[in-house]
Amino acid sequence: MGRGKIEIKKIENSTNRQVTYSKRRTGIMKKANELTVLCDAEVSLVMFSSTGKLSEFCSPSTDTKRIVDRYQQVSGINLWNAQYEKMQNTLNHLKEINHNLRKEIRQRMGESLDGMDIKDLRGLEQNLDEALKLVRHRKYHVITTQTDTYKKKLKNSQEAHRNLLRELVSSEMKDEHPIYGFVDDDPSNYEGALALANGAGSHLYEFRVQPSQPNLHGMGYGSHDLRLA
Amino acid sequence: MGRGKIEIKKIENSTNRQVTYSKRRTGIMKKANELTVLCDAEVSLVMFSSTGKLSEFCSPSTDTKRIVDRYQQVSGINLWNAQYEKMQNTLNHLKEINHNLRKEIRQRMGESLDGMDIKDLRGLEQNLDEALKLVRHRKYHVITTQTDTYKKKLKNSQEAHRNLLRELVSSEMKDEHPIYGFVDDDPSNYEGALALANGAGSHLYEFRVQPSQPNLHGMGYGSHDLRLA
DNA sequence: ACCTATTAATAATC
DNA sequence: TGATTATTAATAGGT
Repeated sequence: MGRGKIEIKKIENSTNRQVTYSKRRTGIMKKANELTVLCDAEVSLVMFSSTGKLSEFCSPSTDTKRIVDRYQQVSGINLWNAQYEKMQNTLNHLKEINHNLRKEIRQRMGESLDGMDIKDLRGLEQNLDEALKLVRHRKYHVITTQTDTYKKKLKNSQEAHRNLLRELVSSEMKDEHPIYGFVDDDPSNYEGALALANGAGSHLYEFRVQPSQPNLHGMGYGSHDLRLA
Repeated sequence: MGRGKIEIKKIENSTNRQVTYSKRRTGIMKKANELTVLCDAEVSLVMFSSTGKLSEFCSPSTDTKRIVDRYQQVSGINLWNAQYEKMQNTLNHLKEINHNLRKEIRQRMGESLDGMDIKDLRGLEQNLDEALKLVRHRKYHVITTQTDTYKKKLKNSQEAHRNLLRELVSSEMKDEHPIYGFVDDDPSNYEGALALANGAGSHLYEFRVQPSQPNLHGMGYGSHDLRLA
């Protein structure tokens, strides 16, 4: 139907091909729509041009998703199987890895050792031993760092306190007022402060340091919950 | 195109509708095929008649599944959202758990300790300490068990050997043949065997035990591969 | 994009 | 369904 008959084979001229695609695409979509209306049918028409452009027609009474769902139901062909199975495999793989990781952790906690031979046990023992050393080093490092920080803070505080006392004394002498009115009823406070200021009490902080942050990584040791997922 | 023009609206006569559906269905499928061939396009055409009958056309170069996959990719419309998202969530959840498990293992190996405060470090240290004790106990248990087994085997062997010697001697005496012809040229073999039989060599086995099984759980300590998945 | 000669599709009928 | 055919619809090639 045109100014001449054409053979049904690929149009080699790219421009012509595009033009024909455009014309025939409208034609077939019109046909699809007419089929829908005239015959009360449900039609899904999906086209990709040779350049990859997507065109789509779908009966107004439905949508592509429902057509595809129905297609699978009626034809028995499951279009998602491949994707689904792929994901399922990934999922199972991850689960298995999880299981192995959990087992390793349990072994690193001294549990589930039944299946291990002497070679494994020796390796694990050595590994734990080294880890323990590393953790102890780290702990001491953190403790000393924090202790140093507290010492510095204390020194600053001590310095500030001395300055205050000095100013107070000089102010007392200038105004010829007695010092006692400014001293706390309980003398122990003052003495304690002096002791701290002299550095004698600094060691008290070493084992009193409190972490100010909650457990950010969500893992507690000794009561670890292995039931996740 | 026909013996008269028709209005594009639902054909009420059921038979006529069916006939028209049949004719136009072939027509549109031919068009789809021509589009495929002439324009090098990919076409998927799915039709359901008003009676629910499925008809399908698909470019020979591909199949409906691939068209649908591509349709989803290009259009961004997920035709299987529910399933997909659910799995994706599970997958991400598992990945996160995996990540945490790996982190815990690294910490249990003395690595990645930077984010841990003193409380955490103390807990970990204590935990590792206890684990180490458990592993050592287990190791000693396995070693002693295996050693006992070897001792018993040795005892049995020794017993058997003695019996053989006894029988040999009595047989020698009966036949009045000299014993020397049956003794190995190298006397060290026999002496070694006697030494072992007396229990003097049993401790040699303690640290020579070889595991007979490969690493079944697939985990080596000290060179653990954390790149899994 | 539009035009139109020509082919292709198909409605009515058997 | 299948074949026939008058008629309309689609479109190839040109502008």
